[in-house]
Amino acid sequence: MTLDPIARVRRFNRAVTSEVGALDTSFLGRGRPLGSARVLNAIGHGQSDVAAIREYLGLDSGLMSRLLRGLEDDGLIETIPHPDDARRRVARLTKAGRSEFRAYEALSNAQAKDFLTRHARPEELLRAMDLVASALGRGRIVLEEADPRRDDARYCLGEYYAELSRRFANGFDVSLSRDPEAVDMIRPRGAFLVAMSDGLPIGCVGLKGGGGEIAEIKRLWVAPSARGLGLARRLMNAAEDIARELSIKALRLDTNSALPEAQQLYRNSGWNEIERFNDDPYPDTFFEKQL
Amino acid sequence: MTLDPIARVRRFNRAVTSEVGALDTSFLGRGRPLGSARVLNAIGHGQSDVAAIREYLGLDSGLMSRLLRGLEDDGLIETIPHPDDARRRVARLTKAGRSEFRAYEALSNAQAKDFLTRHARPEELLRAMDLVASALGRGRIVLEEADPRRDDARYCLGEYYAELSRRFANGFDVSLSRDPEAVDMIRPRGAFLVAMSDGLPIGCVGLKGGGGEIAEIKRLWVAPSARGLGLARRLMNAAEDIARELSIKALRLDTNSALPEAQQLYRNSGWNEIERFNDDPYPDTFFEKQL
DNA sequence: CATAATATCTGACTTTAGTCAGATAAATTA
DNA sequence: TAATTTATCTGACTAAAGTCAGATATTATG
Repeated sequence: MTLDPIARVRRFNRAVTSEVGALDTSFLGRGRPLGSARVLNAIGHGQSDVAAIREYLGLDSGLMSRLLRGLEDDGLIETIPHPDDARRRVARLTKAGRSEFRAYEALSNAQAKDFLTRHARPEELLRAMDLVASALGRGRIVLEEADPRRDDARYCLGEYYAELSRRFANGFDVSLSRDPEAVDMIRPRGAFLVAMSDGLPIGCVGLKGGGGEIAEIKRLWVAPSARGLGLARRLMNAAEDIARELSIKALRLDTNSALPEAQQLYRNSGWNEIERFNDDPYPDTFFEKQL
Repeated sequence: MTLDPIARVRRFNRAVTSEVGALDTSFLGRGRPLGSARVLNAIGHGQSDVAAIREYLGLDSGLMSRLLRGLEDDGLIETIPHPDDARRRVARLTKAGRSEFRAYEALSNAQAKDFLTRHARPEELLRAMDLVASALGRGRIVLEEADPRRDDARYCLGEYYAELSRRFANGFDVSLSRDPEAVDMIRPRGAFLVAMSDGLPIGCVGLKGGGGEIAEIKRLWVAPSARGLGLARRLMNAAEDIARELSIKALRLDTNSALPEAQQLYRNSGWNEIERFNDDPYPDTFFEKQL
């Protein structure tokens, strides 16, 4: 006898709906209705355009207006016309608003920390939560163009290198490989994309150009928790789109047979195997794609 | 650089709060407000005592009364006085109510199935969800005394045997071990406990008596997803309590050194190692505890 | 048996969330 | 420049959820 998978999903839903109130609706407990707290929170997290907040929270314009007015009356936010378009308004926290926002943040963080420390195997719990969050949030994954030296990007690269050293029989040492110059992965020469899921980086890809008509795909990585969602293909497509924008005519990449799922992806999306085109010690397989 | 664990928990919370609406609040979409739908759902899942539903859903008595009246007016439920206490009321579904409840169930099940089939690795996703659900629902785990031949119990025993065959160097075959008679694990001779978390079995323990003053602890098992929550100890304590109720003076158990965490638990909770007391081929370590 | 406690119900409220039809002002387009 | 579109605001509403003070009937207790 095995347990019904559907019953397991529904048990998860029940567990989550009865506890997440305590986890995330910590909005409550500071004497403010959920609606106002959500708006304050959105502004605190950097959303300033009123229309963007409205879109993000799915609110009616009338309701939004009243919620903003309420927060303004409480002295937590102030709104000013948008500098480029006086129809739009921009909201930002006042001093009092920032301290109130920090109080919400502290509460949320304390609850999150408490939840982790109550568990005997927090690392395993986190991995499971990452997997579930990626599956639930798959529709909200956004690709951001980023400087490869940014924290998010460096995190992805670090995980990528760690994975290569786990999977290559003789390990992997970045310093022996040709680490692309950051400037080659920034426009106008190239680009670097980070996939963000609810604020956390879960994948990346680099487009390394040299100013000519040929560029290279580098550092394609997807977090273990986000595999199986079609993210690698999405990253590759986005990189190709940018390459076309940069008038690049052909792409190349090098890879290793210890990464069969990557090769599978390349072969399934229009890439052809070619001769070795560099003397990097790690790759053993080389691909090209005409744009 | 590693990701902040707290940021990861909070990302999970965001992912869950924005999606679980779609997963569990399928209450909506059938033209009934959430409150009524929750009550209908509770009754459909077997809660009949009005006070119990009120407690479970955390509702005010006035609100509860009105919700019940509303469902009654729609012909979905009927309420009768409790046979033992005419102050209390008992609610149950009418024919129309049952069909409405089934419609909600079908919706929920379809959504759960859809979520699973959209994922490339459903088994891994389910394991992650189990782990998270057990951690979130740890406060709602209840121990139920059950007939060991019941489905839930048989599921736990099957998982227990499977785990033994994975962990013992030479595997495990129930038929070679002395499988306790079910009657020895049912009152008045003994008992069998199943730990239930939001409706799913996640652990068990058997108290095998022979009518005398000595009984044995058998089949202590906790699902991998529920380890680290202190459940094994809780099961053991409950089994000891029942043993005392049955006037048992001492408990014994046999175990194997391939299960070190179990031995650790016994040693930490008042058990002492003793000489072999049976000729079962699998155990190599034996414990006793005076009650 | 009188009194207290308990479970539910009723009526009169409040708060929160949300809808919808204009009003207003600014920006865009023809 | 006139007409249209866009972003926000205001007023007037509704629905849902929840609170609270009794009313009522029943059961438990001294």
